Amino acid sequence: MEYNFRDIEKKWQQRWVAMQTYKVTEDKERRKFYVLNMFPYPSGAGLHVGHPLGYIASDIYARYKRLQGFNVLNPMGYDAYGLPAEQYAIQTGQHPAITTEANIARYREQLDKIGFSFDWSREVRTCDPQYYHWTQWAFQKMFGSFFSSPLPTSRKKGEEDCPKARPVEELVAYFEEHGTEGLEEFGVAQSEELSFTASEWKAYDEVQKQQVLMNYRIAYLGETMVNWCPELGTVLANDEVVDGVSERGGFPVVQKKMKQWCLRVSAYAQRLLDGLETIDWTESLKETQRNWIGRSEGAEMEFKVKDSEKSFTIFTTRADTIFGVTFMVLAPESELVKELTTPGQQAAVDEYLAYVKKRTERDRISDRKVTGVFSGSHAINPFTGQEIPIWISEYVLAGYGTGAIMAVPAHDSRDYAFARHFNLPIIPLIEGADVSHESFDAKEGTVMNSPADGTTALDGFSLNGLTVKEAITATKAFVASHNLGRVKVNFRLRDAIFSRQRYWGEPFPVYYKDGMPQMIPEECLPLELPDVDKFLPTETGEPPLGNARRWAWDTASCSVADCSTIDNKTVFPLELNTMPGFAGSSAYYLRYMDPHNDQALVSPEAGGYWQNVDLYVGGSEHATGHLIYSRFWNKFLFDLGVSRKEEPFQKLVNQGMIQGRSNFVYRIKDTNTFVSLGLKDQYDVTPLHVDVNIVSGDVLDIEAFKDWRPEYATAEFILEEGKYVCGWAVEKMSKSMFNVVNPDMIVEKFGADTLRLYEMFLGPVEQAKPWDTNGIDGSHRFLKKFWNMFWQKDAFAVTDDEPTAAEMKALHKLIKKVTEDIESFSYNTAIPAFMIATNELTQLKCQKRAVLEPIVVLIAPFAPHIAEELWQQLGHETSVCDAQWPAFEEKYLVEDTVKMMVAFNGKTRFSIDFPADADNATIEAAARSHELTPKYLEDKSIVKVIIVPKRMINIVMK
RNA sequence: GCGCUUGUGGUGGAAUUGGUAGACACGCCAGACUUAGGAUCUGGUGCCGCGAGGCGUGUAGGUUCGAGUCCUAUCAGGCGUACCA
Repeated sequence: MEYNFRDIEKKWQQRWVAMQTYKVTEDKERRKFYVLNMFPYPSGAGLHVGHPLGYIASDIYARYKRLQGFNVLNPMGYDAYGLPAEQYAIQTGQHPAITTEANIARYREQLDKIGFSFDWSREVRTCDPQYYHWTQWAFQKMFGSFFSSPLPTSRKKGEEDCPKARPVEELVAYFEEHGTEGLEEFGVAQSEELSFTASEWKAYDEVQKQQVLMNYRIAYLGETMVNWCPELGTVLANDEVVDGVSERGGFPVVQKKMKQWCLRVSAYAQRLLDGLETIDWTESLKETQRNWIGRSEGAEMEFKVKDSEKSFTIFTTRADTIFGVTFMVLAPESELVKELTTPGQQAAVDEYLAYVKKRTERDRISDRKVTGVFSGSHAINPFTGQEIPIWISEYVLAGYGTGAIMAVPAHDSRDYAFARHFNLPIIPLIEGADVSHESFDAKEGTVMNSPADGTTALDGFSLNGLTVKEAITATKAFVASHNLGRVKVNFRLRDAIFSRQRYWGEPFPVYYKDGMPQMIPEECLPLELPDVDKFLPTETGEPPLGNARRWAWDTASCSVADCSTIDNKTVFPLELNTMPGFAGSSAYYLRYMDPHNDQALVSPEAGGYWQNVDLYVGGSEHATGHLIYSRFWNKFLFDLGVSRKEEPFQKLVNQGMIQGRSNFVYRIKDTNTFVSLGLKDQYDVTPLHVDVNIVSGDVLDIEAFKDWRPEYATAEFILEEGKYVCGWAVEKMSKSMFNVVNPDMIVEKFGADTLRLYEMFLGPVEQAKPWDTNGIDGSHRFLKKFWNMFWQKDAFAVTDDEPTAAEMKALHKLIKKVTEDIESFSYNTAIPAFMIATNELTQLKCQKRAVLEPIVVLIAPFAPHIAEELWQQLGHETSVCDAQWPAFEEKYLVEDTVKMMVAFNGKTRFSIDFPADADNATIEAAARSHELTPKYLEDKSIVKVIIVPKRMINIVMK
């Protein structure tokens, strides 16, 4: 019987739909397992063979867990909001909803052909109002929350001291009683430090109160420096900017101050850091997140300004180098610049600020020049009273620490470069450190010059003779005891900017009254995205939503009203920005648990059952974007009691990217003649990409090539051995490289099971690897052999005979290997195990049910279609998905011999086999019997015999 | 610059974690069956050498009876990040 994969796969894919094989429900009797893939953005290009890699890997795991008796949730959906659909809409006028819908249909069709065990009844789309209802809802909750340890005014009995999100009402209650007095000891997250009394608070009007509260809300409207991309007409988050240009499109990005919605992610910095210790992610990914969060311990110190009442604060991790400070530096954007610039320097400073302003992010990265200007003012070193000039330079960032630093050129390379350029003094503070050519940045050595000879410091303070570590501690203690500053932890992690000046995204459920944002009542959610005529910003520069005709909030009727009546009714303008891409993808895993619930994001029952994601599979490119936002979002929902686990993704596997393998032809310059790879060096040639689909085994199909492009119809070729051999290179898989391989084609030619097997066989899941269709025959051949094991001519030939020991050994070797390999995600070595077992059993002519039936179950996660068909042929009426994973039994694998290494005179000489259950005497006899091997006769003085495994026996021979 | 990571045949990649390196597959070679083959089957295939044999896991050392695996130094590639004080 021939292996007719086309019929088999079609039959079972239809049957799975008809029988709802993969639909799951909460089942308290069974243990849950939640497998999740990062959901795709449905781009217009469709899937290429790289996309399904992670889906196949997780599908195998999901099917395996199910066969082990777990109730497995394995959902799929679409991250449907995004820039490409909108850019396409701007160019063509085609509504993004329509293109998105079409792209999703295409994706679904492609996915269905590969035979995944997704429960499609739980599909979510981020652009669906039923879905973004809960994105908007979460945003409103963030608006209504602040972050702190419990405040005494609302602390519940027995409440733990943990910092978390709390209702803003609790903060208001505190203000009513204390104002801001004593607030700092509760670790309240805030944009800036405010100070007012309880009575001042009570005297504020509503707008003023709202302005104050904005300083504490987790979702807040803030005036911040943003990454503005003029080409895209929108702001971008830090992770959306790569090398100073936009991730999408590669357009320049500049810094601009704008009023934007922000999420106070920074409040969660410590918890995001701590949480990493509890989850099973790769160390490198955790490290990437740790760097992104960027915790650094240091001190804030106050510096007075000479001849002035003014003072300012700096942040440093090297308080111990205070005696080496020779200048101060302010960030150009810092408020202090205005205050500290002297009239004499005003012109120079203005000129410098103008220069900085016109520099783009990209300029700053590409030419890292040393630039700066003297402010005219001097600061006073609080330890020595010495005067220090205050400079302004772009190498100090406004957004980190206090936007001002103390510069220690001897021990900081950036300060060093600055000091050299502007000829400022450099004072070495470490014994033996040579600072004539570069700074000494390491935190080691013995401190000197602190203070320098002849200088006295406040209270006779001295660090001389201490190690750097001791000096850091001593300085911090001194700073604290003399009230010169305070110990401070800073994070690099910034708040996320949450507004986008785009159309195709979640609308904010917000309207404006007296210039202050108000939340649309919860019962009126979702606030649906309106239709617009144009997708570009309006003429007046408002975001595209300004083009919507009916887009204002009518508080009387709780509905979106027509703008034209805005003056006659109590109608308020709505927020015109939309939410960024990560809004919809931050909590989608929770929604899969209960996707049709219109009362809650997720019901307590469903949330309580599924808890969190046990296995998350996706690309590592989301390390500092989605995977941070999502963890933040989940922690917030955890604080609300909506999410059950503080960490959303327990184990995470990064699938490696599948790269393209491009082929090249070589055209002789200024001709239409192409020369084969081996001969190209004899000519002056231009390499040109050629479609990999008309190349097989690097040999060009010349007729197909002539048909490929009209200009090649008359091409001539210089062949080697009658063939045209192409060159190749590993590149990104993309249309422009003509190296895209479409999974549909592979499925059509070889079948879904072959594709699944081959993708896993290609190499470790985590590793990046190039796609090469050539090897696929091997996987396909294996499936044919596997199929043939069950047949004799055209008859199904499985018997009920008793298996032999050798057959059982082959089976149990396979069970062991496959189970271990799935557990450790080593699918690429599990598949050879199937090949070996198949060869062994074919040679043994084994067609026994007791052996073959368990093997069908073993292969079911990898090649579900063929497994279903054989399972049915074996006489089962239920799906192979409901079978039981075979148990491995050690007794079938016991080896009868063990290898022994014999070593003497300091060298391993030879190895022999001996019975596995042999005692030492038998082993010694075996060794002695080899003593007379003529080859070794000259080495009479045997020193020892080493046995593997794990036994060493010394035998003296002569 | 910093952090992470990987170096094994012509290619993708194995190696029970210190025990006869190169499993499995592609490719290549030979043979069989074919009118034909980008079909199927069988055998071979790390390198050098006719051979005995020698050499081989980026490079150089070290530990060990024994090293792809452990240690030290060094080189090369990939990914991430970027003036974070």
